[in-house]
Amino acid sequence: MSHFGRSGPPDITDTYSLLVLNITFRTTADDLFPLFDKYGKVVDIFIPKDRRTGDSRGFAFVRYKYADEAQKAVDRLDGRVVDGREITVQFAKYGPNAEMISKGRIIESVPRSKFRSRSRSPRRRHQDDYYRDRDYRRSHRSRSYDRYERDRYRERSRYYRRRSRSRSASPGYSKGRARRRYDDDRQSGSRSMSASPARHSPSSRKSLSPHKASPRGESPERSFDGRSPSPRSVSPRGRPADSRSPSQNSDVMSFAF
DNA sequence: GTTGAGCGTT
Repeated sequence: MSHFGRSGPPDITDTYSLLVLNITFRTTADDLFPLFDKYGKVVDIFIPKDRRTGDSRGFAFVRYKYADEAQKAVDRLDGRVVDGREITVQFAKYGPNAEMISKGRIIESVPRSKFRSRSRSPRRRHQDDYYRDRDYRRSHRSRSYDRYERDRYRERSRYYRRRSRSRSASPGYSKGRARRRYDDDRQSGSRSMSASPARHSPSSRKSLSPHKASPRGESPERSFDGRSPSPRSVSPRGRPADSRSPSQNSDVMSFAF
């Protein structure tokens, strides 16, 4: 039986959920079943997948029938290397519906009398909305899934073998790129002044004028309006710091208005 | 260019 999670959540009333973290992105429930079933009666295995791509998200939920077996599985499988990755097995802390969970066991199925004053629960947030929100927020791997998604199953051992280099990359600076923001900001500001849009406006302005019925024609206006939060607070002292070149400034102003 | 903190579906 390897149809876990295919028929939705089964009877989770008397099951003990285990959270398996740090599994590979290609590890499926079928791969985890033999491992976990050796230590007890596995009722169900569920691996959350992305709605967009359908790939696993790197963790799984294993439900045991008895607590002692689940505990044993946690003790035995926690830290075990599966598919080259050290997995982390622990008791689930939250239920599928955010129920109270103690040691992986669901105590009650969302009792209405709780400490939370959820008066009528007016939050009718659909799954689609919350899904894309949390998925897109957490999974930053949506940067280039478009093209690599289809080719991710291609042969890659050769590439890795070729890439074997003793030169370790420079960690620390790989992810730190915020320091460039200041420079960019300054550059951008300077460019705004020197390179006034009036120089290149003749063409762009002309192209905007004739197409009045364009549905997206009101984008520039709104975008510009949104960029200036408060025009009055720009110069608290009465003398705007941006007043450097009256001619260029006036040009920009005329463009803005 | 091959990701990696985390808590779940019919």
